Amino acid sequence: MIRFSSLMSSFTWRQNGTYPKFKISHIPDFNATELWLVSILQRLKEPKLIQQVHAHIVVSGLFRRTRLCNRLMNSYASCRHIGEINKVFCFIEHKNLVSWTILINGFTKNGFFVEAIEKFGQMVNCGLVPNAITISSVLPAIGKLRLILMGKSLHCYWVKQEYGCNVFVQSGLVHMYSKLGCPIAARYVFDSMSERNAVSWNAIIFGYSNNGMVEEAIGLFNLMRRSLLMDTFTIMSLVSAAFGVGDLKIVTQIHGLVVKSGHDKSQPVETRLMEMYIDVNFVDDAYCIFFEMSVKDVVAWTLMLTGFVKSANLSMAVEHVNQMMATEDVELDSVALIGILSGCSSSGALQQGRRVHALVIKIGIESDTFLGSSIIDMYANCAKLGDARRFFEGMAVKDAACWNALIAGNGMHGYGNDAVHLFQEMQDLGIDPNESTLVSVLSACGHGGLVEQGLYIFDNMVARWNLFPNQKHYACVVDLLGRAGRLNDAYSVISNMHLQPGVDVYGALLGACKAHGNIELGVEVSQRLFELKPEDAGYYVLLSNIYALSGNLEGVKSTRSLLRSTALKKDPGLSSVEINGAIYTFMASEKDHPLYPEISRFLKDLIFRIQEEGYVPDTKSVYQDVAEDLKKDILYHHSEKLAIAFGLMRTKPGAIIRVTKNLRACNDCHSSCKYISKVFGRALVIKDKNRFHVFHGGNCSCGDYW
DNA sequence: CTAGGGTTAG
Repeated sequence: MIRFSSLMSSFTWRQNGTYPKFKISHIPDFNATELWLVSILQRLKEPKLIQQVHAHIVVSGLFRRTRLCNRLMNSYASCRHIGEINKVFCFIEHKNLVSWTILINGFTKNGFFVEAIEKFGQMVNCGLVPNAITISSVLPAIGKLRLILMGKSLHCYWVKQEYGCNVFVQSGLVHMYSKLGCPIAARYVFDSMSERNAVSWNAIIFGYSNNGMVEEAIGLFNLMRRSLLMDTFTIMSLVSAAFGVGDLKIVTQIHGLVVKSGHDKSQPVETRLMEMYIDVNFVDDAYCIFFEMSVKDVVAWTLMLTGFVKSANLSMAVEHVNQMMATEDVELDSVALIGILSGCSSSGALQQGRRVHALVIKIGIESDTFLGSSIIDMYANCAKLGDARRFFEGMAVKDAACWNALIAGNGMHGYGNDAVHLFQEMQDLGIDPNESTLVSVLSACGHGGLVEQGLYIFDNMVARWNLFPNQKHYACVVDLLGRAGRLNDAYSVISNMHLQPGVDVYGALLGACKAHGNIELGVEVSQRLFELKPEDAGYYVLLSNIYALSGNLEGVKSTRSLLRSTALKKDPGLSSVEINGAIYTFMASEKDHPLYPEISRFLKDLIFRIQEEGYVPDTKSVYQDVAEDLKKDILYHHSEKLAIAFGLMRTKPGAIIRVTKNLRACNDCHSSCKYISKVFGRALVIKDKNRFHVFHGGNCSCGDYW
């Protein structure tokens, strides 16, 4: 990244810029040829033909003609040959404002934002005064790179120059401020415009949508459609307004407006609508749109996949991936592959993940660090830490994300020391840890029981790494202290937070209250959680468990009635197991599952066998208010037990059973796994929401502490 | 020579 402050100071604006003088060649033929070539270039689209003309210009010495070269750059720009544009530009002896502008515009159009801004600075230093066109060309780069100071300074410059109103520049400014998170400034510019077109309106609507101001966005949209014709860009801006609000009413209202506008069949709009539904977890609605799309490109496929992954619909995700790979005109790019890997990672689909890894090698893009970090993450989440490590070591270039993935992987397996060691190693190699690195390493300390190490790192975040702790960091350190039984210390960390403590933080403390049977604090903390996230049933369940463990039946009863009286959403517990490359997902007591009768019979036998070894069902962890027998039945049909039973049924003796669960493992499942590993002589690798549990010969790697 | 849109790890 460039240093913006130094770039800023290198700008010296010239009030009366002077243009370099042109040397005009006096050979008459040149003029005729030049005119001829200019007219030819205007019509050329084919890169090969442009290159021929380019060669001709170089050979004939016409490259001294600025106008011709400008035209040549423009032709290259239209077929996106950015390298060639740059080459021509360097060749031009007398670069004028137009040459610079075409170059800068070529950079922004092709995503080279840093280069665009650098060239803009160089141009100004050469004494050229940017005009409206130059400024319009550089504004998008400033917005994309979020250079707020530079954006303001350019705005100032524009006003000082007294160029007056220019719809291009002002729309560009509105859009830039919208991207920079300054909707008020965007509105200020918008209001000062004497002429506005659809682009200006779209920019201000985008400004409100992009900054969470839904009502304003819809209001302006309604104002706009009275006076102007809207286009797909307007619709795109409008749909963005639904993001992050999580309000179904707004979502449906906006979808309605889109359909009414008649733009609902444009592919980008369809894609964005899908994204909107996925955002509020209405994956079925997203699938309806996807299904109806006449042309499904790789973006739509990838987005649909992330929807399945996000909603933990993992067998659908795997099925979707298979279809995606089998569809010929969908070319898997790195983004799609990352989506697939993330699906494999969260479902523990190792065989599928290996296929993707092989595909990455075949396509020849394994040097992509973004992709690489996903591969590391996939292996680590499929309990193949060694493979993760091996891949990591083979990478030529590793960025912070690659290190983070490996550190997090070690943490999940409980290898706190290794995680801290990697953390040190990355710094020795000069790679700066970022916020996520600290989350991974603190969480690793928690799972590895490295309390003092973790506290030391946490205390030095600002001084050593210039990182300010966010909610996640606090949650990690509360978890760390909570696990160690230091509930008071955890509480005082929360009291001294410089942020408003959120659900992650209180959730971590509540978990600790459960582990250490602290009812009093548990009640207080859950009260906060009910206020912060009243619709989440998980906290009611946890509180009820705390009461149950300490034998407080009154408390259990009152929590239960709270649970029933509120309209609550409980994330269903889902466990998946991979067998021969297929993912099987189970939900607790899912009686209409086609395999249920078979598995249920097997489970009955399994429970009998582990009871002989000493297993006692822990009915206290059942929060439903039912008879004891039914409680046992509920326990025996927890999703992880179904998945484990199915794994035992379908794999050869001695094979490791790997199960992935989306929530935390319950006490009863944890203890029964220990017995299963002993009785069946099998290693069980269970990944729950936070970490791996490796069961072997009656013991668990987490030391019964999670 | 000019401005605006969709997917991605931790």
